[in-house]
Amino acid sequence: MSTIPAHKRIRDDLVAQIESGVLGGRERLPGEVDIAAQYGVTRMTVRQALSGLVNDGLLVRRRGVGTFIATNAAQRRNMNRLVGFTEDMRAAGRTVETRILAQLIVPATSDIADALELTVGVHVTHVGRLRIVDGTPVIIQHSWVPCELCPDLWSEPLIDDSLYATLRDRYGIVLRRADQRIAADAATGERASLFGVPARSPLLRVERVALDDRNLPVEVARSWTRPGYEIATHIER
Amino acid sequence: MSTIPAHKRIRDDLVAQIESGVLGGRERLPGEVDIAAQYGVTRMTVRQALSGLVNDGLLVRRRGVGTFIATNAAQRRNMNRLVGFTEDMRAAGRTVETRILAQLIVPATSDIADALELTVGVHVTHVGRLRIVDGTPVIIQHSWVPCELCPDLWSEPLIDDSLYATLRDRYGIVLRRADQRIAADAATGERASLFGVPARSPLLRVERVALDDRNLPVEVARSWTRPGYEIATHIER
DNA sequence: GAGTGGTCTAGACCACACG
DNA sequence: GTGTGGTCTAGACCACTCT
Repeated sequence: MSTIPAHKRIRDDLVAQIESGVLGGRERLPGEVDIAAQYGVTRMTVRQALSGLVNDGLLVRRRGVGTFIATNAAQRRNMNRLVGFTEDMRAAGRTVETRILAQLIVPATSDIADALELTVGVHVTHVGRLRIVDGTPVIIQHSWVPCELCPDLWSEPLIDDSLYATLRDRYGIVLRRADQRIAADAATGERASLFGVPARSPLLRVERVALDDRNLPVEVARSWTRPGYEIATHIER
Repeated sequence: MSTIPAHKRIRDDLVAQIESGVLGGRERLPGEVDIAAQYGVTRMTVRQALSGLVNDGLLVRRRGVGTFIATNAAQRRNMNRLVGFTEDMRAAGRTVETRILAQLIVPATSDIADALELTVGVHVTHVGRLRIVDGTPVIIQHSWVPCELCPDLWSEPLIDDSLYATLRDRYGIVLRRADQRIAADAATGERASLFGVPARSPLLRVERVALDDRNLPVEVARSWTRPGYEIATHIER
């Protein structure tokens, strides 16, 4: 039985209240001393909890005034958080269908091996998916994960169509950090036809390396997003 | 006379050492207690400094092991930091030329007014620039700033071609946060010819609202980046 | 066992915004 | 002046990694 740190509990409570709409708009939170009293902790612990949310763009602090829910905080859920596509869309109330494009073991190419800190040719599981939101194909996702970490990933269906849920629930792997590179690509014929858009349409390409809590690289992902869809980010300080 | 907080000094020292190459690779930092002793502060203060850098993706912490410089930390300088294009490129040793496309006062359109929390038609200064790095046109940047904040911006040359340097040094405005939306666009004829690429080439479009330290919106920016260039981001937790 | 980072306490003083 | 967040101290105990 592991104990959940107090600051994490406070943070999760606030996120839940923001996502459920209990807190919204530009509402003011109680002062840090009040929250501290409410949870029976020190102000420093409260600040630790709030800082994470400020960093994610969910809260805004103003010295001498107070701490406020950021405008559109509920819609910014995904901004700087490492959340799988499924969880994110479902939380937003969307219907997500998934078409599996690939699910098999392949030898790591040099770029994949490089990102995962493996040697070329080591076995990795390749999962390719087309995600369809409310009937519209929105994103093509290809992921590569070392077979060593998830031996049966290639042969068993994903839990809830979600790779991240599968890694977490079946293999105990929790992702903590990711580095991403974002660029614009012209749609190849194949990708254009998956999306049902003209060839050479502009697509967002995201390449991601995700690491677990021991900073071991777990997943390399490469995705293309349908024209018209956006990525939101938040920069603090 | 303003005093610089200790954690900021520690952070800036480390950033300088990383950027100058004194610290690099996956080098280990001294332990938190050692750094604390070195600066004559508490461990909590050191942790405050380090946390910011971990969040920016420059450092990696491993419990029971130590704190390390992230791989490619020097190249990730810009990842999650609110830095102007000029500063960023110059720090990377690139030559930046700037062609001014527009510098004038215009009435705020509804989308600009919305983002800046003004009423439609209020005067804003529009600055449009084409940035040329090592001879290649790389980014088209359009910014809108309320005239109230910077009355002479339209008529005076920018300091060092940098809008952010001008806002800081001439008007005392320091940017603290930004929300960005990233998408892929097909190049219009005009933008294609500025870049010297075929029409309908895929471009990265970034729309940004930047806020100052009092959380007042200062700048709306809309930029397009030449095909082949990327944006890097880091997600923590 | 020794050393590291993760969490937390119980205070303190300061800078700032607002009435 | 009052209340807010910003910074900081001087400890403490814990979980984890490595040897």
